[in-house]
Amino acid sequence: MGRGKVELKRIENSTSRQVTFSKRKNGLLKKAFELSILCDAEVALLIFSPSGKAYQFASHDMDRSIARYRNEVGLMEFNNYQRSRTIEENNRHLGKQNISMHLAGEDLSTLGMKELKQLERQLKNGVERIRAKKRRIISEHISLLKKRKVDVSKMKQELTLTSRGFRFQRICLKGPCKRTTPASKERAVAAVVLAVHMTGLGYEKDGQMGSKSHHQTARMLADQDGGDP
Amino acid sequence: MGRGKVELKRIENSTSRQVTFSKRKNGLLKKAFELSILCDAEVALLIFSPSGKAYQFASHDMDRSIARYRNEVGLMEFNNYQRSRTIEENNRHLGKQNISMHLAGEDLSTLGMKELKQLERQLKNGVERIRAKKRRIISEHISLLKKRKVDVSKMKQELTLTSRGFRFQRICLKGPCKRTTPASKERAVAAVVLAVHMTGLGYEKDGQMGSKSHHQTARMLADQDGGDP
DNA sequence: ATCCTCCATATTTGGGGTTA
DNA sequence: TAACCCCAAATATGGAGGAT
Repeated sequence: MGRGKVELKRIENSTSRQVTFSKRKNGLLKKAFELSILCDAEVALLIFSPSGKAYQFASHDMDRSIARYRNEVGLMEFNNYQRSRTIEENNRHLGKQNISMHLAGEDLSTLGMKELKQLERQLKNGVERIRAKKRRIISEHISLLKKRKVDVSKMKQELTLTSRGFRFQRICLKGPCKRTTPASKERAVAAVVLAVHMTGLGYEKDGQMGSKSHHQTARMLADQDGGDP
Repeated sequence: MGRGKVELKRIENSTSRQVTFSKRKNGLLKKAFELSILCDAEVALLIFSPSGKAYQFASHDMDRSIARYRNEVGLMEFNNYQRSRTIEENNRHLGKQNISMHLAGEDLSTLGMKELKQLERQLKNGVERIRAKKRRIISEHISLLKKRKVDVSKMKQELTLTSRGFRFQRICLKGPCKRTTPASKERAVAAVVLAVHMTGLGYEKDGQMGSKSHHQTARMLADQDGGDP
């Protein structure tokens, strides 16, 4: 994509790596979303930037998808090993949101009931996340104040002892708180996934039916399965 | 992509939906892989086909990513009585992709109270608009059904008269009719079928032509404001 | 029914330059 | 520094026809 061809290899230049991460992250999230809508599939995606920030998408519910994963994968994990790989992460921190506008008065006109339902659910989820976040902020704030109060009490006591006879006024708390080849696309895909497989970065689930046509060995190996019934 | 532009909407044709699923699934897996390599990010992806098959990709280790997710994202749900949820970029439909994209994956950790409040307000507005839209759809749907019911009643009446050997009298549909012409017979059959439909004795096909069933309407009504569990 | 190939067009996204 | 905008090269992927 873009001017130059990309080598499937960690981008060295820190800046462009960051930029690419941002772009591709959005692209991936979008694609995941589209897949879930277009094909009525359940999709869950977790992304952690090298700087440690987390991003996620779940067409239905992350926990549900995870549970489903554990359930289905657990069953066929008898003869499959999964392994981990450790890559490293670095600094950086991603940004702000374009919070404003646009959620105000848009399209909706072309949406069907189902989409509306889903959209509503998503928005509700968002609201819930935000509320949770607010609660957390508040509770942190409160404990901070408590801590301060304790400190102040000590200080007060100290002062009293040190200079008894004096009367102290109540102290008021306030103030601030703290790449691939263009040969054949299909083959490319297979190759990539195969690579993934070979390096153990992922593992295949070996679709429940071992009754896959055997004339596509490579594809079978590569693809996490051939498609769906 | 491809020949025609794509509507972000569930693909009706079962076959092409399956094909698209397969293609896009591969594409998504590939992109996820590329992101993890190029940008040195940790990516975990779960896909469940509508038929129930599971596919996955994990740059490091699925369990590790899940744990990390629970740790980072789950924090905000400590004192939360509700289940964890995720936002996705359905909001995209609302017009601007940007906000939605961010809302989708970005964790809220960098936001302050003020931003959170604003965001929450916007999301609530969105939810309200969606509900309004749903109400409108439902009411339109209901009036459509009522209208249909009237038509069917008329046809039934017509049928009754016909079957009793009464002279066929034009009752309502279109212009006057003579005797039992092939056309009227056809119409009669159609009426029966429709009647069966209306009484819920039959089941509907996949028709995408606004022909919803009672069941659907009922479900819509039920969902109207229930949103999701 | 599933999957592949081919092909034309829709999208994505490097790279640069600019601006908030 | 991060977020956009623009643009063209690089990809992704509908659609159609064919084989399995």
